Amino acid sequence: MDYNYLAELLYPHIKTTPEDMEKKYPARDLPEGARVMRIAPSPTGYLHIGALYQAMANERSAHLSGGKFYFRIEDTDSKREVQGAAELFITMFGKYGIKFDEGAVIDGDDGNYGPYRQSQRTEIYQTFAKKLVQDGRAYPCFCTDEEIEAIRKQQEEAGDNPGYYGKYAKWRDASIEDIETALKEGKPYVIRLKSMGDASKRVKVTDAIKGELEFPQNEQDFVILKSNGTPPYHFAHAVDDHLMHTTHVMRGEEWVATLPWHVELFDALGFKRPVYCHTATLMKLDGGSKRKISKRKDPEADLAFYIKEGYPKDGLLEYVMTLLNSNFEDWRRANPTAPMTDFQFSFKKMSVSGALFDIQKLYDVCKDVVSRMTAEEVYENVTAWAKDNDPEFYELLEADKAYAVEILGIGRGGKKPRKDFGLWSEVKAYMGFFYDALFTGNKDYPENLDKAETKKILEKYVDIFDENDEQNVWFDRLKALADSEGYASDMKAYKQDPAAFKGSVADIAMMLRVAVTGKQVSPDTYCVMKILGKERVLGRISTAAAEL
RNA sequence: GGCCCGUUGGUCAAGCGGUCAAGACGGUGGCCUCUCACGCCGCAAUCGGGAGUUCGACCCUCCCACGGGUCACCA
Repeated sequence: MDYNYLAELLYPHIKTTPEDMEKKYPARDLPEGARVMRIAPSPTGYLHIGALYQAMANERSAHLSGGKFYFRIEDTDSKREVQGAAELFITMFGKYGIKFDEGAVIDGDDGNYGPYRQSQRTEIYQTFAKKLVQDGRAYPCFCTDEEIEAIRKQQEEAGDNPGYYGKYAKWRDASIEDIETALKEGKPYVIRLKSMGDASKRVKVTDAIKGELEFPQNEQDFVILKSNGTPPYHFAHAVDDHLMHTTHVMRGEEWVATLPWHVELFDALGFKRPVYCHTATLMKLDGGSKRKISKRKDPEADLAFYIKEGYPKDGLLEYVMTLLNSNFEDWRRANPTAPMTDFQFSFKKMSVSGALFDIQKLYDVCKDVVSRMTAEEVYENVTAWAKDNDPEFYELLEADKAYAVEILGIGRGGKKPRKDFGLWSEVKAYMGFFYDALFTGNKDYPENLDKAETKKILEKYVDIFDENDEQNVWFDRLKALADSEGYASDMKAYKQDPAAFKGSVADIAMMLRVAVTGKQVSPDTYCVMKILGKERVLGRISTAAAEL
């Protein structure tokens, strides 16, 4: 068989050669050991939480090694493509601060190894496919779906492995005449790899995460170019990652099954294989059992969910990092203020089995992250969130920034900062009472407080309040009030003999807190009063007393 | 079903032949505190099962069970 003749017959329009491509995409000028990594999602919908997991691992690994991190879009399947998904990915990654050195951008490409959208690389793929045909390592297959189905049935009956291979590969050894005839009849065809593998022999691959992997060699004549001239994942992966000089290919573990395909493909193409890094799948608990986080059923699969719900972006980032490398938590405790980029991310610490995405733990991480922020930072974040999700609150925040920042500054900055909220969506409930427009007037008194007593204490307090008090003076006044009303001003004395008092100064403080904030849980009452100002404090206490 | 991969408390996990089997989240008891929150001190809770190898096994080997992945002109 004259393979050159066949190649020309199939691809007369392809004038470029693999050599041209090598010249066009030369090796990168990077230091020894620098990794070139990437994330290459398929634009089939929204951005999955797993994509962030992958992106962070790739970005950290590449940059820690002094290498490059790029973004490619795997849009070879036009049937599944969702309009605007690629752009959504780009903006979403941007929101999470994932920075690419090169790759697809909103209006095109940025980098020397493009195009970065596979749909624009058809000629490149065909160049290599043509070469494979010339080498006798690929051939056209004109089988219809029905024929493929018939082969499968036959294999089932014979108890053979399913697939298109060996003696079942109808067109593998077809004559040039048969091929020309089929071509003339205009039959659609795909290009298949002519596998030289032997399933009774083994291939070994060392995975950077999973370790030693071993399988039977590939024997499938899998498709490398679909009938529309476009490649399926496998072929695009080989060509792109080679030409873009990817050193480490990280992808989900659903790809390990086809690793033998890739091994044979890289060999046939004469490419050096990248280091493979197969990651575990993120799971969630459903009822009693673990399962993959699914796009259909789980809103938390979508990264946009976290933004909408008000999760701080750094909270998600830090939580995902602990999922990636569980020792990140310990590192963070030891380095509370260091940027995340100082952390020495490593493949070795990556889990081999699927981790459960624990939203409760995420929340805890978020509270920590928020507690480390300055009031100003919290303000900016809350305001940005409210702008899109809570216009009423947004207006109040915008109207008086200094006021909001002062409120958010209560209990912040010390060694033991308050951790009142983890989500931006919780801030309104936390500080809403500072705004008259949001202060409902509902009072959540603890059940142990007597109403008449509370009313009496509140009324008395109105007379002794002085907005110029220092904190200790302010509290001394409460103690004096406690003493005169039969409440213990000294907590130790109270604990020793509670029956000797109507209550303690703690109860009095609580009465004031609830009268002023409506809630049992609030920042320091003195600070609250200070910010609220005399008029509103007395107003609120008077009405509270009147209500009782 | 074939082929792969995995299995340490409810969850995330450290450990890699000799440990009272880290730590974190969650749960729970207490302390501190003007209330919460924070913080601190405790408690409960784990090596899937069975054979080996070994003086000794969570760590090594084999078998089983369970979980997951994959078997497309989708990625």
